[in-house]
Amino acid sequence: MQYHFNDIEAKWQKYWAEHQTFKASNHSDKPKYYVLDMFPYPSGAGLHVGHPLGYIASDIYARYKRHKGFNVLHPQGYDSFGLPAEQYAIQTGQHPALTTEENIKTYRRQLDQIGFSFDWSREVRTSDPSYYKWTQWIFIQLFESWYNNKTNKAESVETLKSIFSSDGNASVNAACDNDIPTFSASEWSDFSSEKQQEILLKYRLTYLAETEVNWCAALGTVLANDEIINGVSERGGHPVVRKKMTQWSMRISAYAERLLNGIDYNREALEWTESLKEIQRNWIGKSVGAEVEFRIQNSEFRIPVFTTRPDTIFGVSFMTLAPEHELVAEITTQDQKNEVEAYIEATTKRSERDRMADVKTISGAFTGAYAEHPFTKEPIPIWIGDYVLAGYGTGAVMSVPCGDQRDYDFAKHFNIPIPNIFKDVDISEEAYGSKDNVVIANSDFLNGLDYKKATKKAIAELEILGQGKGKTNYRLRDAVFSRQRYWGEPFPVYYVNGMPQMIETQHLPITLPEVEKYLPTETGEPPLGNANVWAWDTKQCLVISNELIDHKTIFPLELNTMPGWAGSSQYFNRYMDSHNDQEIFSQEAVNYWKQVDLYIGGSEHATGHLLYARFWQKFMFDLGLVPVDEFAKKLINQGMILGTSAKFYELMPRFEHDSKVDYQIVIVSFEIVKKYLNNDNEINTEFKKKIIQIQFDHKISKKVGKLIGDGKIEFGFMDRHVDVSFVNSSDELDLDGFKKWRPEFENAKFLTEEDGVFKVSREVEKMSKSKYNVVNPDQIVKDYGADSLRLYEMFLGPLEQYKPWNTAGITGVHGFLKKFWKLYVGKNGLNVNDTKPTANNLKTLHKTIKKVEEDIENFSFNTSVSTFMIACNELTAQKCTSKEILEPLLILLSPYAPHIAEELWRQLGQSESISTAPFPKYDEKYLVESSKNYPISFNGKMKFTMELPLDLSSEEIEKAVMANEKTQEQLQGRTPKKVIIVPGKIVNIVG
RNA sequence: GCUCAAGUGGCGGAAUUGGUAGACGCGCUGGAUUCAAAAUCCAGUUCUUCGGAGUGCGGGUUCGAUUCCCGCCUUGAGUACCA
Repeated sequence: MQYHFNDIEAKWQKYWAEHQTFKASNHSDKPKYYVLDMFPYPSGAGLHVGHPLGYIASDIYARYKRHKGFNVLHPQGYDSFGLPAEQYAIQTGQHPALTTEENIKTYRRQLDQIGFSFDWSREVRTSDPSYYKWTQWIFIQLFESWYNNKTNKAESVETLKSIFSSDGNASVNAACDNDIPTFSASEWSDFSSEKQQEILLKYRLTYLAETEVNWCAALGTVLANDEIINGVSERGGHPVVRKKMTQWSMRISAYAERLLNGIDYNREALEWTESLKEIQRNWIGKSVGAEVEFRIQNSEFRIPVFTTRPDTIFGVSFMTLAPEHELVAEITTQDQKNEVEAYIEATTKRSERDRMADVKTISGAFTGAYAEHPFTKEPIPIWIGDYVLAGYGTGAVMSVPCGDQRDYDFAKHFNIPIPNIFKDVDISEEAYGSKDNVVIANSDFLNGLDYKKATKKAIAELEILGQGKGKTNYRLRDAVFSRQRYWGEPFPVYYVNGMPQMIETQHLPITLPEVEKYLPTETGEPPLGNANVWAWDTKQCLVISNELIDHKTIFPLELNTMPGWAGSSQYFNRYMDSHNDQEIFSQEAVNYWKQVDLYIGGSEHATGHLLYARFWQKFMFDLGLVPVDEFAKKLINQGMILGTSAKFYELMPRFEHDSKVDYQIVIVSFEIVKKYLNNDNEINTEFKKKIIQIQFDHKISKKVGKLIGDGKIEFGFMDRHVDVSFVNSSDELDLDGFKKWRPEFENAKFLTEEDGVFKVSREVEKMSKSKYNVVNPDQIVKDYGADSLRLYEMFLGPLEQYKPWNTAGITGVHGFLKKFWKLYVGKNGLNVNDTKPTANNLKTLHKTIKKVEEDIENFSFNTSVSTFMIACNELTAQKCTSKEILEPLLILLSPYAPHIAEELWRQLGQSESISTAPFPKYDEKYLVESSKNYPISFNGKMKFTMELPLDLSSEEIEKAVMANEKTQEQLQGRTPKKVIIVPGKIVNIVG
């Protein structure tokens, strides 16, 4: 019987689905284990071979844990709201609900054929109202909460109100906006309802505020900081500008310290890779220093600055404000007004990207105003400059040119004095920015102190003056939560007199309304503005027609939707009890599953999803909803599988005069490109002549040939992607296929070497449709089977590493599966019987058990594939037919190649699925050898090996080795200085 | 610039309480089988001037270093006027 993998795989996939083999129960005597994948965006392109890598790894671990006797939860779902899903819908001109549904079908089919052990009964979709009901619910919980810095947790806004009514806000220490005036209890009760709401909004964990946001006109929406890379949008690479807009924000900054503590002080709670922790650490960006308040001369205004170097306060020679700083207009003198306004005008025009691009250009303007040094009372000129960011610290800095290179450059540029406050340090060329080896000088009471002592002393003196205090600043900004898009969760919010009101939770979900035009707009009007039925009736508690809005009982609803990360910040808990329509999840379920034990996904989510999810989890922990404040105990980042792109080279003319000149298209083999391109990437003259000839030969382009000859046209090579399916393993291009694919090159001249072989160049890069290097798993499954695909993806290399895909190599693991099948099934049926296993059989089995178990525990899935191959080869060579060996071997293979394992398991007469069979235990006694080939080396160089019993003592080994005639031959009568013996390992004779 | 990770055959990679470097697979070479091909099986495959040399480069510790230490180089990732 042959190994018919397609039949076997279809058979068992059907069986597992019908028998709900992998359905997890919330009640079990077994210990629990929760294995989770980052759920996919169901994009239109479907899966490529890179996508399942993490899913295969988690599936191996989940199946292994079942064999080990755990009650395993291994769910899957779809992150179906958000920008990618909507962009695809826009591109294809269909409604996102339809494309999403179709894409999910494709994904499900592709996932099913790989044989994952998902519990699909718990599936969630973030775009499903029964799911986003709870996303809206959490939003309301955040709105009804504030962060109490005294208790260091989120508390109900009700407690805040009662504090205000009894004591006012002076005693409150909250994470909140910094523009809140102090008020007493009686003032609070005298405030109007609107005023009270306005103040409370500044304390809430999700709040509405006018802030500087990242506006992306091309996507028609605002973006959070983590959605911007190098000044352009992560999705599509569109330009992003700063803009003031009224938006919902999440007060994640309140949790900055706890998010950091989770990384650094509670290492056991968060078994994440150091590099990922590092990314989050940098993103949170804690810096410890002081806030110093500067008085403005002849004015009531005071400007606070944040500094990490209060020890250098006597080195201040000027102050710099961000151009957007709110006091700029107030303090600028009449004389300087024009200059300052012109400068502000010029800086706001520049996009974020331009600003980042020329960091080196120094620009600024003098406001004409002076601040007063807190200690010396000397006047300090106040400048504005765009090297100071409005969004960090207080948007103002005390400039110490001798200790900070940027201040130094600014001072040099504008001829501002650079006082030196460091003892014996030369600052004539550059600033001295180091905190080490400094002694402060010319600084009154700080003279002679080092950085640490001076910092402490400076803060103490500032506190006495009442002009400063120690302060910690975080780079982490509050996260903008509104998107001017259609395909997202609607906010459960309506507006009364401009103040946001929450819809009561029993009326959730507020479902996404139908709109005719769901396209985003460049001006930022949300598409929900087009909805006809989008008003809240407070009496009937219903969403009704906009025409009925009367601002008495019927009010307008929020038009923005939530960002992509809203739905992914709590889904891992929802899986625990995904059908519950009374609660987000029952306490019973969450106290059983607690948290994700193993989470697998890409590291690109380090500053987005993985940070926001930790934030929500901590918030839910404060509310007493979850028992653990970190949602994922162990996290593994699978590396990306890269594609091997192929490129061809087109000769591109660079016309100087007449751009409409017709010419012969020339496509050049990579061999020729290499040959005729000089070091400066220019085509050499020999090749140029060839091109002229080609153009002359072609009747329509004689003119071009002449122009090249006259030096009026230059040519260069342009590399372009070609679909990898037209290229063979020797990098040769199939020209007929290529011409059919790209008809515009039908009449092109293909220039090759004499052999006529057209070669392409290769490049390893991210798999993507636009690079034509995508490999589809469907074809692989069809040709080699899911088990081969699973084994090969693991065999490619370490899970966490980036690695290129190469389909050719799959024959190796596929060949192994065929051999493995042959070990069990011969031409005349089953090869397995009740023969007693030999010592060698047992040795092979037990060392395989040991290795595979260790590999899985260490996530070294690549090496255990090799282990299986070795075991298979050994047992084949041993002609092993013993059931006692071959049956447990199937359980070892089952997590990796579940279909073939299940099939052979049943053929051996088992009636139950292999998936719950207990993992075999290895016995050391079969692994112990009685003798070993000792390498005998002289001065560290291996000379020969010698077989010795393993139970010999060091002295006995030495005796035996010295008596050996080969040893004597090497020694040539000399006596060795020393003999080093490591029992069981090596003998080294030194002398 | 700063932070982190990594550099081993033609390729993917294996080996670390310091102990025979190159497991396993791809590719390649030769052979068997076949009318032929595919498939399958067997043998070989780090380089070499056959003395040796060899885990990015240069040092160090050690009887012994891919593994530990110091200094460089290269690549990748994160971040970027963060005061």
